[in-house]
Amino acid sequence: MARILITSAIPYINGIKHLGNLVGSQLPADLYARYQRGRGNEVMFLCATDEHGTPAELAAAKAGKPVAEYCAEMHGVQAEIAQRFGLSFDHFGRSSSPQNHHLTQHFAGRLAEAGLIREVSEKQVYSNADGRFLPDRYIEGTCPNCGYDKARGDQCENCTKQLDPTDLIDPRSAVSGSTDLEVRETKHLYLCQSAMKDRLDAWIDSKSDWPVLTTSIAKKWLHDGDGLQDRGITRDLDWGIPVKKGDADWPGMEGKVFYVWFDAPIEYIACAGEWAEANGKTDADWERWWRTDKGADDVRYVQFMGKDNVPFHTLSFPATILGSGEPWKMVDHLKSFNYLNYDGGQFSTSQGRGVFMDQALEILPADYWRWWLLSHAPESSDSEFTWENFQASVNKDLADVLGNFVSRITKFCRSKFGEAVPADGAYGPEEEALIADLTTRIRAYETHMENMEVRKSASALRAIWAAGNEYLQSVAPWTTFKTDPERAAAQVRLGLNLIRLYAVLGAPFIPDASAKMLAAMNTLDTSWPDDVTAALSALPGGHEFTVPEVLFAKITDEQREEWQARFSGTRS
RNA sequence: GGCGUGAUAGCUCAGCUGGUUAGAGCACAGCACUCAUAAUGCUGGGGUCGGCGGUUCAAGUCCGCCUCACGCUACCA
Repeated sequence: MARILITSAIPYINGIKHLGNLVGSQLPADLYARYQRGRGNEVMFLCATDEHGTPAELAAAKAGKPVAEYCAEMHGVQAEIAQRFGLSFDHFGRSSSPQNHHLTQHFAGRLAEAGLIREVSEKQVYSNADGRFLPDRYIEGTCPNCGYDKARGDQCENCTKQLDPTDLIDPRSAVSGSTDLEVRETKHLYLCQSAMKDRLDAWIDSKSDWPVLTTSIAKKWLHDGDGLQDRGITRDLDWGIPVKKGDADWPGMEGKVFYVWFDAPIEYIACAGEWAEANGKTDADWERWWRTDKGADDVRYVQFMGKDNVPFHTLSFPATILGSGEPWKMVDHLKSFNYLNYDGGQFSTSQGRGVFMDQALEILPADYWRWWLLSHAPESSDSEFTWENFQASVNKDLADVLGNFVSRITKFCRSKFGEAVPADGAYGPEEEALIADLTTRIRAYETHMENMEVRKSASALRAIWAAGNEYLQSVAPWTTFKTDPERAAAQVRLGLNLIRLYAVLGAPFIPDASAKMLAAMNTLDTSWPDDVTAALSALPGGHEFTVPEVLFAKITDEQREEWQARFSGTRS
């Protein structure tokens, strides 16, 4: 039995994520986790909320709540929606956890001992009215290049020119609008990534099976211009992990916190500690997933994320781990995704454009979304969500091909043989041919799933469903029944067993429908079909079942038009 | 500006190290079936593979230039 550690990029705490966020990280990670569990492997699937940073502080202030309270609430909201989407995390943690505080400070201490952290004095804009330092992006003013009056301190959105906050004419705080700004000297810690460039380069080179998207982004950061640059890992904020060297204070760093991009990936590890605490486990129980000296040497670790997260996972986080000199488990495979677009534009959290996770569940069950998103996952390039495509795909694949298959075979059996698996007759050449065909298809499905080729997996699964319809169409039990009821009985028995098989194979994609199928077939047998012949005899003659409700109702044109209109604007 | 990714049938996409008449699903047309959510199955039409040039016996696949789209560009996270 293999042991597989899976992490999804951790979503930022603010607000509810849209379908574009979901499809690039949590959903494919869940698909893989469910599949590996289904194969009988030991899986640890971790995700968390990323809670620190300026946006969380500002959102909490806007909501009139202490930031810790705001984050706790939002974590609860995200956890509840994730659960309803069927995201099967072993633990959904928080980057603000005590475990992450401890571990982040520990890593910083190790890196300092290794001489990989240096202090840098720099000038930053401080807003007296807001009582805080402002990140470049939170300073607005007039662009010296084009005169646009809402240029941000890092870049002018109008003319795209790169800016420095001090370039802005009439700068003001984007938080309060105050112009009472001053430049202050402040000291920060930098992680010496440049010193580790060769080690990182060699490490990336050893990953020949990673997606081009992943390695090309990493290589670009390593070699572009002057090569990999050192990166600031502290900020002048209140909300975050206090800067410490392990348990010891860090002289000169009082009142500062670690930058979210330093502590967020460490939460992948800390999350396992949270899992242990929440489940009454010991340190050894989580360390066997993360410490190669404590049992994790046989673990395969896979990360899932959108392309915007790749640099941090291929460079900054590995630099942290390598630099610590400790035997932490490093990622074996990094699966990255492009973006999903929405009706000709981008999904946008800040503009409220597109469909958000809570809204999606208001209009349709999770399986509809899971199926469409996964079968259209933006693997090789950006892909596009349109309501027409969504309606057509879901109706055809889920309602017509799969749902109707379940319906036709169970109803036919009920009317001719009653609600129990018919016992008469034996499987003949047609059934042998189907089993051979299914065996080939199932092995292909497994290969695609192992390789995390999401679209190909979906396509293979669909073909397996279609094979059931092809079989029924060709043996036509409704005709056979008139002349040879025993033969028809065997055909129906096979059809009913196919439902159980489809439930097992399809569970990673559509867990709720799979559960309904198993319940209707009155079985708890979810064993993987390593032997298809055996799998198609799992439900023996005489085994009682029930005809399930319609598994997937079709999306009507009226519904589609209504949703299209409802989600055409921005979220209020 | 720099770097990266992509452009293949009406739509969404496969096409690994170049090799017979370029594939799938959807949509469309015809036929079959009638157990089923008017579902299913079979057959078929449809593409000068973004443009131009080059390498080669042979290019969707390699090289160069161009056009278009998207992304990243290190203090948003």
